[in-house]
Amino acid sequence: MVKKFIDEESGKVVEEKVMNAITIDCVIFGFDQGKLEVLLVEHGSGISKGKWGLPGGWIKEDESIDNAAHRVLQELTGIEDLYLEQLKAFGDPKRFPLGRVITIGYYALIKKADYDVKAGFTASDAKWYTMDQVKDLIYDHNEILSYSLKHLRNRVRQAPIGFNLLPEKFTLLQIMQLYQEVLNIELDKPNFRRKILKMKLLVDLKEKEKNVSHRAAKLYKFDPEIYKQLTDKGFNFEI
Amino acid sequence: MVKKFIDEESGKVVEEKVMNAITIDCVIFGFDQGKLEVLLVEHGSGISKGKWGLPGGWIKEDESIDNAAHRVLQELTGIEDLYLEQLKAFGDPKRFPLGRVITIGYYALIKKADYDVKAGFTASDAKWYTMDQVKDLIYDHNEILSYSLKHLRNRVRQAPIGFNLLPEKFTLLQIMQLYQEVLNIELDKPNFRRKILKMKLLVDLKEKEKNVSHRAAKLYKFDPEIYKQLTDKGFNFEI
DNA sequence: ACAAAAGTGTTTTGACTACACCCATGA
DNA sequence: TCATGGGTGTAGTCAAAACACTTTTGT
Repeated sequence: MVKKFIDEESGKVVEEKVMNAITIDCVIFGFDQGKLEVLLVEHGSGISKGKWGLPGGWIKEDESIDNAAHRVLQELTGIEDLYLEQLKAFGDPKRFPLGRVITIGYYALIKKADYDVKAGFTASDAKWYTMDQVKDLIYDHNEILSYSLKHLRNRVRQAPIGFNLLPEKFTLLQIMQLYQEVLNIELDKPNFRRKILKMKLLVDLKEKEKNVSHRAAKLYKFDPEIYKQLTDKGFNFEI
Repeated sequence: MVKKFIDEESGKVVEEKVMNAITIDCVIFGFDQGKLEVLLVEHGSGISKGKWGLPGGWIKEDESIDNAAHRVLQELTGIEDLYLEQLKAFGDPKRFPLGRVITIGYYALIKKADYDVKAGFTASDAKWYTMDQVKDLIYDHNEILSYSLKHLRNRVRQAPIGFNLLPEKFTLLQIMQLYQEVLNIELDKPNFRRKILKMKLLVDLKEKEKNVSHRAAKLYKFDPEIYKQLTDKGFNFEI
């Protein structure tokens, strides 16, 4: 199958061979004001015109699946550096109404705060939704989304990947709210503080919040060394 | 693409449409005499003749991916009832030398003891290998295998799925050896016993081992209710 | 002063560890 | 009677839970 692409260098439309009957779809998670959000796109043509769904695309003949996912995300958000992981393949014979198409699901975690400042997002028909705003999506995208949320909930308790949703500098409360939102639980502040600090993952930036109408909290960032260590061998966040 | 299949009812060869450029490959784990094993098949034709690899096959146009995996396993082992889970898709452009083929990896856990008694396995060129006997496999099958082992190690600590490798009736030591082998760790017997019994997952069968040259151990089976409960909501087996 | 969130301290409970020890059975 | 694994008991340690409390800052 031959599809048209926009070349990043020249901006021209080029034609490339892509794989037939296989696509990728990405769940892009963001975190803003204590709420977990997902980035959806509006379908502008075809039988699903006007409905919303996950961003996705085709896999080129000569690129890996991971690369295809990275490319799609880069084209949509302009962000190069994000956390991206394959979920699994979704292949119900009836999932796509116009023929047999298997899709490979991915999910990404982005620092929304960072992204907002930068360029990105020329696609006017892309929009952030909080999880409870998400209604009926195209094809099996609701299934992919709910699977990815389930997966995120598991992963977040085994590796410190959730922190990829936070800005570079953050407070302890922000982390706690993140965990509360993602896992849909209530946490005890004192105990949470102690637990997270004991992991040695956080570096005290010797800075404080500004312009808050309460005692300013210390700002932290991650120690990339410890982060890598904990991500590799896993940590136990049985909060 | 059209491929030949053997119809299960009539035994005749039928032709069916299958998906192009997508296959499935299955890692089948067994457990025997304290050792984790994997079932491999010898490739009898083509450029990989004589080499060993994971059992796999094509996906029919009208079947789900999970079904394809079940079918392949059923054809090979004769076992209907096994634990089967998708791993992920493997899609390096160069993974298959004769063209671009994406494969979807699965892993299965079977009760080898049960299987040995039953029929199954007409394929003469299928053989069990312990993990350290596995050498150079075709394509990227070593990668799929090592990924599945890593995945199994994670899963086994979060849900009681490892028990699918054990026979219907088993002793506490067998479970312990299973965990020791899969996770490659040493465990303390008294502590392990208490921990596993406290989970209430095991049912005392009021039976004992026979013909062992030491004190006979109690036999247990699983409580399917608790098993389901623990599998769904996860358990913490941070042994 | 008050609201709001930051941050500390303390008690209790219960799990996990390490290791000593006794029991049953076939060779 | 010895080897082998089955099975129980216990003291010490450490983490988690629950919750009372003090501190800082803007309005």
